[in-house]
Amino acid sequence: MKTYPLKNDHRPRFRIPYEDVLNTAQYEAVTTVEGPILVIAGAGSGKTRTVTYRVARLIEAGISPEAILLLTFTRKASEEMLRRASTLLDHRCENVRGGTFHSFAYATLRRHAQELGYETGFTVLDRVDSEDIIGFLRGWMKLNTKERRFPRKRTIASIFSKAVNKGDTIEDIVFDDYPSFVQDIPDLVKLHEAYRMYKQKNGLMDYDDLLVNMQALLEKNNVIRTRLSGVHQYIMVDEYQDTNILQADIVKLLAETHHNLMVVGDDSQCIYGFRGANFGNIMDFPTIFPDTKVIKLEENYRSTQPILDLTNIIINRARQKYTKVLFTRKKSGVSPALIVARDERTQSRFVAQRILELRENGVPLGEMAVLFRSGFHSFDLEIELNRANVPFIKVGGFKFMETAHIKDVLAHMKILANPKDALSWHRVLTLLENVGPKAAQDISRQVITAQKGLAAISDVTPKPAYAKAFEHLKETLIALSQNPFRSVSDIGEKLIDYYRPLLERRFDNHPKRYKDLVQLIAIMERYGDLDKFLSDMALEPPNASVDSVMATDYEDEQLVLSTIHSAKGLEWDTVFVIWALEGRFPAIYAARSEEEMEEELRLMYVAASRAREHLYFAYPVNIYDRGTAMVLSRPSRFIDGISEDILEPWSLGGQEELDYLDW
DNA sequence: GTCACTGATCACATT
DNA sequence: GATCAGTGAC
Repeated sequence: MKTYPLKNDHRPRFRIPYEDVLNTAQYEAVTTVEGPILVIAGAGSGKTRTVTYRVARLIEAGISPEAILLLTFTRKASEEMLRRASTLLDHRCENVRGGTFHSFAYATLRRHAQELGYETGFTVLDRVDSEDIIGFLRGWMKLNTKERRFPRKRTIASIFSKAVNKGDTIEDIVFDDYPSFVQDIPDLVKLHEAYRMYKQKNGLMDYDDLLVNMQALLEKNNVIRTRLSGVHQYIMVDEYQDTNILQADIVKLLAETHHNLMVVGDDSQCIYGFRGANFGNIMDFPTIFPDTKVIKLEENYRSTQPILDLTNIIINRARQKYTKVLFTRKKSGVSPALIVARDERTQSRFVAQRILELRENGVPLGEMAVLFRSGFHSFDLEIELNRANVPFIKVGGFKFMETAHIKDVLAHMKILANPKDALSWHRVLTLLENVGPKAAQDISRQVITAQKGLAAISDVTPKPAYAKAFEHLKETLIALSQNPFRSVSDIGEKLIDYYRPLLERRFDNHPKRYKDLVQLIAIMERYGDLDKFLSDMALEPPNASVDSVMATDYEDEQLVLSTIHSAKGLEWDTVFVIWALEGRFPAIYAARSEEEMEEELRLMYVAASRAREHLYFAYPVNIYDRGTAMVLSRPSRFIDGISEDILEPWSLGGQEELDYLDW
């Protein structure tokens, strides 16, 4: 018998049946391995699915997981995608490099701090930290002692950040967005320079610096750029419509040597313009990479036809026309509803009652969400839900990590990690009775210039007025620094014991705040390393608000309350959009420019398109707006005047009788 | 000079 | 809730 030599089949064999589980466009995106790809992915079109399958596909095709870089908007998003990819294929997917631009920049810059003039590494400032520094500098420069009010530190921080993220000058930003401070431009420019110097001198970077320095490093240093580009051979970027110029540039530089870059986004869901996001990035992508393959995902798998009919109307109210038309095969469904409530209480009562009814009808609590424009819009509803015993988690709005009592505890930990941290010293010292800004600065300067770490605290001779309190602080810190084997949570517990009396003196509502500290310990328990804990808390803090940080741990069914910004990329069976009131949503500020108003519209589109089956818009009437001295009673312009067979008006019966029961 | 306290004023969204 | 200017006490 003759043996015929069959050649080895070098084509990879794929375990996952991509053809069967993906539509044509998705398949195209998933199986294109090389070259630049732009995926325009409409709401609910299976974007996450596409990215997930592509990760699996690349690895199945033999690409090393370490060569893949997945940049997403939140850490949760990349974790989720990689987890799903692992389920599809195998654990190799866990080795893919995933995270936010900021965390990627942080990790990279840590290794190259010297090239940037940061001699011994750096610490990341969160928003509150950078505001505090700006506050000090403003005081030292005597800018707040004029007759006219100088902008608040918070406003100043916004101006600085916008300038960086939009690539504009301070002057441009003030003229466009803060016209009332035009006279202060020279001082703001000086302050900005002082802020820059201060960060440089003290080894600090704020969020914006991470991007700026990353971009600068890649652009200026050919060796590093080429090496990083070589390491990250396959790059994927999610939510590309919400990247700013710096981020787009970072991606471009990283992909320089290979152009294996897939960006995914939806121009009609760009909602971070205030942060410099520019959906022009999507439009320009094919120009920057001329051989780009453009793929559009237009089949919506999420929403029913009645919901899609409405979201299409909303997005078509934009002046800017967008690039795609969505369709769905889920033809049947109930119409979205529009509910007018006579006041905020009634709106809350409606939502709570309807949620309980839907749960009775079999919709799990975890499949329902209430969305709103601004964090505080849910306060009244939270009270109502507590009363009705509906468990919920709130996402967005005020951050757990940014509350004063949490920052106080973290400041003590930061001192242990880095005794040169002047900002934390200041915070820790001014907590002591009879220690104010002046004494705090004298002490922290003495400790830091001594150059002998925490030990220098023993050389300080405190004034009698605060000697006792200071001794206590000293003993606590030294005791903790002498045992390097303590766990993060152990350190945390000891510090909270120390801090508790100070907390009680500082805050009237200390019992509530103390509970937060107990929750903080639970978070610490997930960490073995103090530095890692601290950098995570700055870079990727839990997104849930104060009361619900821990709630995520037990996975019981919970209603989700969320700002629309934080609801990006998510979906639920049932969505309530509350405060759909002209003057609140769109917010009054948006009337300033057409661009901002367009962004508000896209935000409404994002909110509405989160829903699969049930969608409700509610708004209260007769709301007095202090800023404008107007009474708000109209529905949001984005959903006003839509025919009743698309958006069905509901009127609430029995409002009068019920009303007095609660008051 | 320094610190603690008070009451008016302001507050959109986030890494 | 946090900020900030103004006030009085030491």
